[in-house]
Amino acid sequence: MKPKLVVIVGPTASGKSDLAIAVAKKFGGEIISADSRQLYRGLEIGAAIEPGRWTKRGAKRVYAARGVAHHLTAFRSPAKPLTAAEYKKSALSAIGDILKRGKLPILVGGTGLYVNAVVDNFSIPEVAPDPALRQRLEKLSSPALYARLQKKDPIYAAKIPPQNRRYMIRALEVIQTTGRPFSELQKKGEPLFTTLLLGVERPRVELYRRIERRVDAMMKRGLLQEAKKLGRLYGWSNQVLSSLGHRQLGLALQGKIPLEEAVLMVKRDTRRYAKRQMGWFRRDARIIWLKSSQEAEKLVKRFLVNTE
RNA sequence: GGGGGCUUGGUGAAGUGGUAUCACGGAUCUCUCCAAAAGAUCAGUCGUGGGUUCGAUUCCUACAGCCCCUG
Repeated sequence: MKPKLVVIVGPTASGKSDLAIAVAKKFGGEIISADSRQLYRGLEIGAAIEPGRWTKRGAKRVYAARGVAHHLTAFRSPAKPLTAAEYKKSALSAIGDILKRGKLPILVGGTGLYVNAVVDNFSIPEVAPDPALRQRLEKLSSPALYARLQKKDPIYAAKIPPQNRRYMIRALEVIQTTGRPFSELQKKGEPLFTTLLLGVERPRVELYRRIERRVDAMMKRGLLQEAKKLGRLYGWSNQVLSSLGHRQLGLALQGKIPLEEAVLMVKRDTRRYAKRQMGWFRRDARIIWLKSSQEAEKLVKRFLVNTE
């Protein structure tokens, strides 16, 4: 039987972390982040990283928060953004490590692509982003890009709207490097784990209220200072600084918009993000949506006992 | 009492004699290396009634509501 993996997903500010920590404590688990922003150091406030500290376990350094080990959390410099492929590799190795020690791996996060990359074992084309090529393609008009894509990979071209430059450019990048159609390379591997997928759900209005409150709390904790520091260290064009909170406050810090407006934008954009996340997760029929953490514990217990 | 103006999706605005545009908001959706990203779709009987017209949201008219000026 395949190793077991518990996955907890849900929109931002839904309370995933609390649930994950409760489950981890109860079942001897360790958490792996599937959140594209919590990976980075220096975004503690804005990315709502669980406050914790680094400790040593043998030769390794481990981030522990509320008594639970967290992997892929606050470990990477924003100067070196992780690609999705790298994320998958790191996550798999963290999960392997946890399993080896006889603990329960719990994958937690709101970045759907990352969750699926691990759960569905995506074999992501090994083509690193090529900034020079992207820049060149960026100069072409959308119809020109689309025409080129239609010629080289009609199957993928038919799947995406001709306005989506981002997707077209990535596809062309992969095609150019590998010499094969992009659509052919988007393969799923055999799943590596037996997974229990849990979703944290909240009524829309409640979620929005939580988002507002959380943003206000972040401001009180010094989100502005955090953003300022990040801007100084990495420059505003840094990819990681496109994060919710830092991006908008960055505009204010650069004098482009008033601070109050920036804060409203953070709230607005976070709401929009939460909606997108819900859309992403809703289409996955395997996810069991739960109303309470007791329900989660019951489900995990049953999942762990089940040996077939 | 007299004069003038306004009335377009939830909000704020644009616009045209041939069923309407934008921003914000809302709903739905796509997603295999920028993903807290990128992108798609849906929603208005253009205040109400009448008239002119092949055809009116657009012109005329009455009414209603709101606003401004004036006595």
